[in-house]
Amino acid sequence: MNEKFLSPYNPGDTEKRIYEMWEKSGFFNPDVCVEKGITDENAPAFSMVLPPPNITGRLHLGHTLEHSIQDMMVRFHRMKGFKTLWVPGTDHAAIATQARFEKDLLSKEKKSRHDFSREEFFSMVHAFGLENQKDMQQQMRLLGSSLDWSREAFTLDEKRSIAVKTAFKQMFDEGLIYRGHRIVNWDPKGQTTISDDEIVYEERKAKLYTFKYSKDFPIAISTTRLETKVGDTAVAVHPDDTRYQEFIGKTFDVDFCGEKLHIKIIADKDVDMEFGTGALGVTPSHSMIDWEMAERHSLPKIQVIDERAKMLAGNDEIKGKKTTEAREIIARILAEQGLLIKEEEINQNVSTAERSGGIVEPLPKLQWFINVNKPIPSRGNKTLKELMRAPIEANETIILPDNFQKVYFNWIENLHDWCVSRQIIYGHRIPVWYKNGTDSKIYCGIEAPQGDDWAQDTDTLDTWFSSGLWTFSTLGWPEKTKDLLTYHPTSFMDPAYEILFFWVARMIMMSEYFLGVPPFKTVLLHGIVRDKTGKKFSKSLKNGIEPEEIIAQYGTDALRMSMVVGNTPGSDINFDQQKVKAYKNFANKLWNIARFILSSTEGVNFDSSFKDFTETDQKLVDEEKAFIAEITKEIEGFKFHIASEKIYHFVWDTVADVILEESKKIFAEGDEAAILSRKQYLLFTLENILKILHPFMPFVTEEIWQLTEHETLLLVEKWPHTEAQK
RNA sequence: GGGCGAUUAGCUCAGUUGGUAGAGCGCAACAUUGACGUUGUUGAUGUCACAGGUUCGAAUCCUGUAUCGCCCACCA
Repeated sequence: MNEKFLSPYNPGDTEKRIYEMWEKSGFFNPDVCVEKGITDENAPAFSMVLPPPNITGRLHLGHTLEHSIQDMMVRFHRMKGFKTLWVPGTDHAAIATQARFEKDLLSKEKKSRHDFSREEFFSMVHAFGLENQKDMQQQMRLLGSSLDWSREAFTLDEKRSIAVKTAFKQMFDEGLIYRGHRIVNWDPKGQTTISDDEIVYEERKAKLYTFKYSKDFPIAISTTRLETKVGDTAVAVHPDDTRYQEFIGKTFDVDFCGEKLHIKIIADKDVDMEFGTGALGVTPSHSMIDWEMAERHSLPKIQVIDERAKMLAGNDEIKGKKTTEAREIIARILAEQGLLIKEEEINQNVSTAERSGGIVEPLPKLQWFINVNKPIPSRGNKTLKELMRAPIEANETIILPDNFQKVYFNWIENLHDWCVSRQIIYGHRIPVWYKNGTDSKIYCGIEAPQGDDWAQDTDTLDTWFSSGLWTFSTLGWPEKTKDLLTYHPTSFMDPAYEILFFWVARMIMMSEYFLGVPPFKTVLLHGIVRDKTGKKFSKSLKNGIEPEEIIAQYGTDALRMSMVVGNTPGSDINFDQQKVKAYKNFANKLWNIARFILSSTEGVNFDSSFKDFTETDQKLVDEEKAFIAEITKEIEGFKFHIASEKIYHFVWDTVADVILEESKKIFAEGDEAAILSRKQYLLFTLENILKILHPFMPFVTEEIWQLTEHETLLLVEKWPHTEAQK
């Protein structure tokens, strides 16, 4: 027996060495497995692509959960004989990375993006991101993830860039991508549009003003945003509101803070009769709802606020002021003129930009959109919305836990056209060129058009555009590569439920549209890793824990087990070091089980064809096979939290506490045949528990495997047979 | 306002088709120099939120109530 067993298991000494051994073997790459005869060439494929982490920073505990589950699946299927591929990668994360970089730039060098040329700024952000990327690649190795590094991808590398441009062009040519002057969420702080999904609402106190535009105006209205009222073109009331019937359809001219407004009284059922005076001042250019009303009633749309949230209209005092300042000026003017009727405090949900924290200003702008409601001839006249529903409805893609299917459909119901252009620098630039810098002639293509007078669109694409292509752009699309044919649709995807809409939905949209198949067969959503008391990890709370700290203290195997056991899919998990510690003890328990079995069977070799078991031992063999069949089924049914817990109890409560204890007695008192039978049984059991634990605790199991003088790697051993008799 | 969940031991949570309540941690007592003290044995603690219903039988299925949480939309 190896002397190593005389001291407790030390993950720190082991894990790095083991990972290097695996990586060197090349077996993370399914092609090598086939080449070396480990995997049958015609074996079914099992494929996954890693949800690419953002290169904004480093991996956190949430990522370790993701990796634990995914690597478990990959190792399980590799051992089951599948042609198994797990593609690694990272996400450039456009706005998130740029915002993070700009924040540092401002605090460290007191500079902004405007101090650099576009090219300079891009390469600075890129360099920052690539540093993080390098860190994360090492972190993934630390987690033991058996990723095929030879296929590593990045959402902004050259191959993915071609995929993005190809995708954009195809959607453009089919009229699914259009440019439109529409109201969008403008972030005045970040100076870019953002999607609906990038908005976070914050509850704040606000003043609700009730006032009249002028003395002669018949209806009082209420608003929190007085400054926008210089852009009003209508007052809307509910069609059934008896108070205002006589005014509907009439137009009034008023002088309001230096602007001559023509206010039409319209009836619209979106107006809430109960709120304020029951009448709503319609500001088409600066409110989503008002814009829609203006469309319905063909109202003029006047922009009165600019991209820096400053006033474009109003009297001399108002024009050029910030919106918040203008609001107070107008309140004062109204009070002076006796037009201000009421001022009250209310709670209001303010839209803020997730990344910059700026207050979102709805503005009409020329942007690029993806039409989700347009029938697509090449797809049987289905719309993108319908394509997103299709694979779920047809059970070609299973979302687990299944209550998230309802959430998914509910989201699609409310989906609007997707604004994909961003006014930031870090990202995929929109592959559209304008002749002579005007819109009169435009060109969309993979390469720039011939001639000098073409200027490329300065906007970049929403980061989710490139990540939407991820399952197939990583496999070589738009080329029809062997990988694409072999591994797509992918088998399994394991993202956090937080990105069901952002990402999962977009991947389904893109894959269904471009390939006519779903991106994956099963998507298992996991929850958020929170701190011990259930709070979200955040910088402001300073409750963050580095995965490295935990790994240094307890080992990767222990961390992985703690992430999997008892963690029900879709529900959040509170991270408690006590639990990690318990699995560190478990790794050591396993270590000592191996030590006992090896020391008490010295001189006996494991014989897989051994038949002369005693009746007792044969029963144990049968029970063990039944147990393995059971947990295999649990894993195949995505019940990892149950499978891992059962294995834990089998190893500790059954093998260690019962079987080993009984064995001591047999070795002391039994006859020769019984002793030999028991020794064979113990070796049989050791092999089995190492194998079934390997997907969950890869390092300690591989280390023991190596110390038992195997020539092979446990990594590519076959999962124990459960049907066929050994 | 729309949607989705949760409520089980002191704490954190499991409980797959309905069949006498489970784990980890914690707690108590005892044991032990030979696989492991990162141990073993034994033990205590639950009206499974509440109220009805279905059933021979409900933590589990149905209805309602309460409390908590999350997502989406959003009050001008």
